[in-house]
Amino acid sequence: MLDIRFIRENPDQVAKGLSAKGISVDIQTLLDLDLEKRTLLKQSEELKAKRNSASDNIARLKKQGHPTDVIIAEMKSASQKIADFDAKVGELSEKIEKIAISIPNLPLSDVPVSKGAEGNKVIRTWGEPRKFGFKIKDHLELAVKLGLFSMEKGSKITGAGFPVYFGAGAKLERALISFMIDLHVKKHGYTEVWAPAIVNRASMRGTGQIPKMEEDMYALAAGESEEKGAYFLIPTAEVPITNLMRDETIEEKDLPVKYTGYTPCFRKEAGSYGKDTRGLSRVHQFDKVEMVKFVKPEGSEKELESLVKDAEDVLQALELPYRVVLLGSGDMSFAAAKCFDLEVWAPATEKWFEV
RNA sequence: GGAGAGGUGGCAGAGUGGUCGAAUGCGGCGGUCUCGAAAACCGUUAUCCUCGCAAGGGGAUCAUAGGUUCGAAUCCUAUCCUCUCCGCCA
Repeated sequence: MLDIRFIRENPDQVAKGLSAKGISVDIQTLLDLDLEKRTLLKQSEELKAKRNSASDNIARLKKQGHPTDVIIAEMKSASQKIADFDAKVGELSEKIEKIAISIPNLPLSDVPVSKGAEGNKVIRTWGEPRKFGFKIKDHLELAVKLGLFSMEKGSKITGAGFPVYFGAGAKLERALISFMIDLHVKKHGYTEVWAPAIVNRASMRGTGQIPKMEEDMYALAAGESEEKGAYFLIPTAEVPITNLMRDETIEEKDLPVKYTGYTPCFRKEAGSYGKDTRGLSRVHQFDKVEMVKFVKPEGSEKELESLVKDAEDVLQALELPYRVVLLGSGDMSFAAAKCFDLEVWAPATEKWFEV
């Protein structure tokens, strides 16, 4: 969530960013509520200042054996007024929070402004797409033939979109996870994290999945008699790993903090049926090795670029032709200020495929 | 699931209704001493919000949320978390 102070001081910049992301939020109402809240807060605090000094007085007078009835009666009514003020302030805070949480991160200035994916820009390409002198099988056909994984078995034990890997397929999945983590740890200096795949609501808000993506996540109850929505299956390791630092201050000398970690990822993918759903293209549970860096704001863009390079290293080592795409503002996620996608050439479909 | 103990500043740890944002120690920072360092000594050292150009003022914060009270770290209620023991454990 953006700092309300930042919004207060840079309303035009926020409005501009919002429109670039194609999201509309009533900033003026937000600012009005914020001003109203601060005005009331000031009045409440003035009363509290009076009450605090009166309290000291009462203590002193009592010690000296003087009567305190009058001043206590006065303070009683002052306390009632304070309670009224604070109740109003509380209401306003809730309204403000509700609006503020729906404001996405703002795109950086070098992000192309676009409505959707049409603004995406290919930055660079690596490797040569392989040519085959015969009609090639796609990954699903290959997998079936080689017994690498089964969608049917997954449907049976869970439901559609939950692949089960067997033999070399299972080993490949496990090996890729180890390979990526080891590469990031040994070569790129990340610290390995093994985190829970279930997180609480505060974490989902922390990385901005809530409110916008709540419908796309698997919600769980925290206890037997509890309601669903206290816990969630994570859609990406970004959630647990980034939230490790939520509400904390990191010493500047400790920066950058670099984490990499594997987790399973769970996504309902509601409403996306029929679109690139063949085989493993879009499933409800998949495995991912994530990279997260906590860095100083000043060097943030450079750090992002080096992170992208670290990720590219994986594809290069695997000799997979890929391209780096800078997303346009309209195609970026809620929490992103700038985003690069890595897309691998998929020979069977002859398309670039986001990995 | 049951029983108990506990959650206070960067850390350890006092504080059980009133000048308590909080003793003391450690750590950090500055200084004295020293060629330099250590030791010793002296001083200093929480965060957030808000008003202010600033100096500075005010408010909030002792796990969290409520409550009692003129006044709460301190009393009451609920919740969360940590630790110890017992039980259960596909």
